[in-house]
Amino acid sequence: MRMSEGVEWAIHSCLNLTWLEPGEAVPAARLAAFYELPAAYLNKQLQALARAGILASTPGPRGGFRLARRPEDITLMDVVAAIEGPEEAFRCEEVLRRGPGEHEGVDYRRRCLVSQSMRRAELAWRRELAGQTLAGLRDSVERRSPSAPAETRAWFAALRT
Amino acid sequence: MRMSEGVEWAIHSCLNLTWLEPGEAVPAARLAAFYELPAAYLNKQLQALARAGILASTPGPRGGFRLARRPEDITLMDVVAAIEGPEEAFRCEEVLRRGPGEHEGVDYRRRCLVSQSMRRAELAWRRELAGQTLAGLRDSVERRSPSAPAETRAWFAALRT
DNA sequence: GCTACAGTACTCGGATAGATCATGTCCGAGTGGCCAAGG
DNA sequence: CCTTGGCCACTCGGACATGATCTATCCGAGTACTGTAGC
Repeated sequence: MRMSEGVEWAIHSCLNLTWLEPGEAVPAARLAAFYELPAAYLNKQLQALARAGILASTPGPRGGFRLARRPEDITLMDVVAAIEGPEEAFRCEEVLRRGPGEHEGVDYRRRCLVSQSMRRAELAWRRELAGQTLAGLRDSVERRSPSAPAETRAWFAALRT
Repeated sequence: MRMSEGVEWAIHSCLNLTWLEPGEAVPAARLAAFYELPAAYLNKQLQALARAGILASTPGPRGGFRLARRPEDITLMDVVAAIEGPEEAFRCEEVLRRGPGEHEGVDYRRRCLVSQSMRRAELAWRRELAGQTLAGLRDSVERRSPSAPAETRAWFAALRT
């Protein structure tokens, strides 16, 4: 069970976008350069975020990606779900159905106690992620490094490097 | 992020093993037949459980697998870790290290707030899994289906089917 | 000087290869049981 | 009848194919800017 590398990139990139002027768009290539990431592949992840309604994209010169809604309304769960997909990590394949006994019309995804336990654990994980917003994360970073917003904004404003 | 199919098989198989006579071993093929699973592949998963010290294995006739310790001392976390490996789902690759700024001797796996948030969520998941023992699960099943232990034991005792 | 227009550079978006891991299968090493032969 | 030795069947364990998914890359469609020509 390995989470995609793109999740880390996506969260950090979204965080950087929170520090830009409202309405300002940044090309994927520039976001990638910030962390020296492969541009085309990061672009792919950003597309997924755009499809999920987290980012908004504009093509052409002066185009790029920007947050589609307020950082207060974007949770880590949203970002993870956009990259990894909405399905759960533990997939109950209902092995009980193939075991001995009667199985007519029984939904083992709900009835099976093993499935319930696994689901409960995963729910705790999701709840924790859903409790963290991009705004909260941004504020925490700013408390630790008050210069981060200005520095990041300056870096993206600069033409090179 | 998809969990291995083997996790579901492993938990159900361990559960079945809790209902056997103490010290009685069951071949992988027989455990697989219970849920109509591919025997050789289930065998592979059971080997992982044996390496993790959850099951004990004996080769030769009358051999097979049995629980290596009491069901009270086996958690779902143990089983999942045995199959999926001990590493975390979210791997912090420390992208911050490649970003602008100073990075000498900084452990971003601990310092990065993104990494911390993801880690906290995953910890909630692990804690939930670690709170569920095989014994607890077994008792829940027995409360719902009091005949389960006897039926399961009888099925494994029967020579065919 | 102002406007219209064509060319150009830039960006996303999806389609296309390669690498890595999960899935599934197979055969060999070792062990215990069984059977027969001998005492 | 009891013991002993060899044979055989059974089981795990790891090595070997196969397929799906993650990773990485490339090129085309569309857009906004820019520079120029005409009025």
